[in-house]
Amino acid sequence: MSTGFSFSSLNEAQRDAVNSLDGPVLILAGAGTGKTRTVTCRIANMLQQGVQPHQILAVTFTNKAAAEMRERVCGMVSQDAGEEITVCTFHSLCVRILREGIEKLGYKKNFTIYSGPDQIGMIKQLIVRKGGKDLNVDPQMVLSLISNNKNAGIDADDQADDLIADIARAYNNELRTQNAVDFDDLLLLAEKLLREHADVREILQKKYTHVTVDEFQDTNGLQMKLLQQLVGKPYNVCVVGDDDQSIYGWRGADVTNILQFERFFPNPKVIRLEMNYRSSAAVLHTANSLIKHNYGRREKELKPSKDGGEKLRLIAMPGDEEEADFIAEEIHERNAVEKKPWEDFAILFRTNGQSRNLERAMRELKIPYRMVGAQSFFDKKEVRDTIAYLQALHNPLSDVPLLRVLNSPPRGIGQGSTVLITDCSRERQCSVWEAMGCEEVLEQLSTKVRNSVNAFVELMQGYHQRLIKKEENMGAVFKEFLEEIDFFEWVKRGCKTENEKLQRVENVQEVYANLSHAHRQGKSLQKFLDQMALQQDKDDDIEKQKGVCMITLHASKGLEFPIVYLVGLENGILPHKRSLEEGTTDEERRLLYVGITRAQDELTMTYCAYRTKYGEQAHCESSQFLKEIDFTHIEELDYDDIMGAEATEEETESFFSGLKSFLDD
DNA sequence: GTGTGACAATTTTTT
DNA sequence: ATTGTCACAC
Repeated sequence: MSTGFSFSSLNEAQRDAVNSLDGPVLILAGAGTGKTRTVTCRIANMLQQGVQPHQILAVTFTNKAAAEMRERVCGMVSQDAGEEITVCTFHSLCVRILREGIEKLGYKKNFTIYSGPDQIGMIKQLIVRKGGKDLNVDPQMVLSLISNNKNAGIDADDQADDLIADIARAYNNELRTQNAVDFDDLLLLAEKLLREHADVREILQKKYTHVTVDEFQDTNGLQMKLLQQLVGKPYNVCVVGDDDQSIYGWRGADVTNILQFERFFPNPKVIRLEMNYRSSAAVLHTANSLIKHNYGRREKELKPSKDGGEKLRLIAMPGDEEEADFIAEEIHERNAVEKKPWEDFAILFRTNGQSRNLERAMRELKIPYRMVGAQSFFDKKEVRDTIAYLQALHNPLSDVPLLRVLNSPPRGIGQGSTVLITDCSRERQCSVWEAMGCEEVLEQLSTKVRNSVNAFVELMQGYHQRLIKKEENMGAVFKEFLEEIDFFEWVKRGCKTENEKLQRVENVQEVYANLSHAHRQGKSLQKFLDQMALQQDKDDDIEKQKGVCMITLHASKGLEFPIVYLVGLENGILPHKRSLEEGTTDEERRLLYVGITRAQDELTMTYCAYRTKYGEQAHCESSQFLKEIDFTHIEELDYDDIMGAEATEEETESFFSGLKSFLDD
């Protein structure tokens, strides 16, 4: 095979994957088996074999993964070719498809994308409208139900005739009349568009001759359907994933996509990447011994590329405080004595609640640490308000952003007037914005409120025109707008400290700085808002931060650390109590498997006899998974024994130093 | 429209 | 223990 590339550093299975470009391919890539490298080499090989870069599509789950893959590909092929390859998430691919062809489905091209908080807000309203306020319905639960149904392909009209289904229907109608779509709709409508419109489908199938899907174990039913529409004969589709690392079943990921891939694309070539370049033999042996207790998996075994390794430790702790203190002290000492950098250590836990104690222990010893889960930039109220203003300015027909900004800052359109206007809009089957421009609606308002509404409409219209025209810099125009409505004063109100004020203003400034930047790149407001909606990026990348990494098992997937502590291996925590009730312990087992395989050299697992839970001390028993693991490479220890041994050591030391000083005298 | 206090809920999280 | 939500009062 003369590829012209040097793929000599690849192992046999990897090379097989790189060279298998025709027909369906399933790459089962175990943890730490060089998956990304294989996929990027495979794409480089496509180019080498004469596939044009614009014919290549690589789909990932997160923006971060997409950016990373593009970077890796660009580093391997010419920059220009790399830029031309489509590397994006499922959702951004769908936005692209829909911005072209959504009119065929009866939507207007400038549809608005509603994100999580927007959806919750809408559902809250609907619950009140449908059932009164004393109704005990959790909006989040309704939303998950709606989402699950959409992803499972269940039409809201076909659902049972209960209240929830009624709310679901109303929710969809509401989106529809507002010319808005939610994240699930992006997939749903794109799939529908391709399925029902052969012309669109053929264009895309011809355009993308080679399709790759990463993290395939995380795909749901709808994404699978979309993929089937997207890929035409001869089905040059390559999916990459690991069923053993499928840990997102609770949010709709369907592991059967990978388990029964041949059902969707016949006779795929199945390639197993099993040579692990990350972990010691001891770690891999332990991980393998655990995961084989899952049924119905694609059999595979991680093979070590290096021999031996340190024994793993399993330590029984008296309580969660001792657990945290012990780990903090040990990390502190190893950093001081062995000069191990903080970044070598990671502490993995099942629930975010477990981090509190750990954080306390780290702070006490002044150990620098990094954590995910901090409030994301996009969750901050002032940022959401700012973006809502932009959405409303771009497309005032979308009710959710419009209502969000209607009276913030307060401009004399109170709750009563808002309810009146929204009721009118519903009666007349029009948007809130249209209702506000309607004489019959305005008549019902007091003169004072009417003036406020008129002023608001005029204000929005004026800036809408200026932003759409593209003559001026959008960032500058928007800044002017914010100043005109005294937005900054309003944002600063309610802050306790000067620092907080400054922070909030900076957050808002960042939005229009980004907007200016987008403008200079020639991007439309539409494009900017799409990006904002789809890039709910955390502004802090865990891998770029310094310090000991403290992270949930879920968030740890894809990362690796020389020294790992896996805490709280107790029934009720791992496996989680809820998973025991719901019978999803398989996924919890995979979660533990993911945790173990994060470790490169050393792994310490701990469990407690007692743990403070919701302010109460609760007795704990060790995780049932520990009974499944092979202990050949595990050393079992007890907190008291370790501390006892250390204490004796100290005593011995002080005895000798005492003796020494005695003799010195 | 904003501040206060009682009250419940409490796995994992991306787009 | 902590966090957020909701009703009510100002």
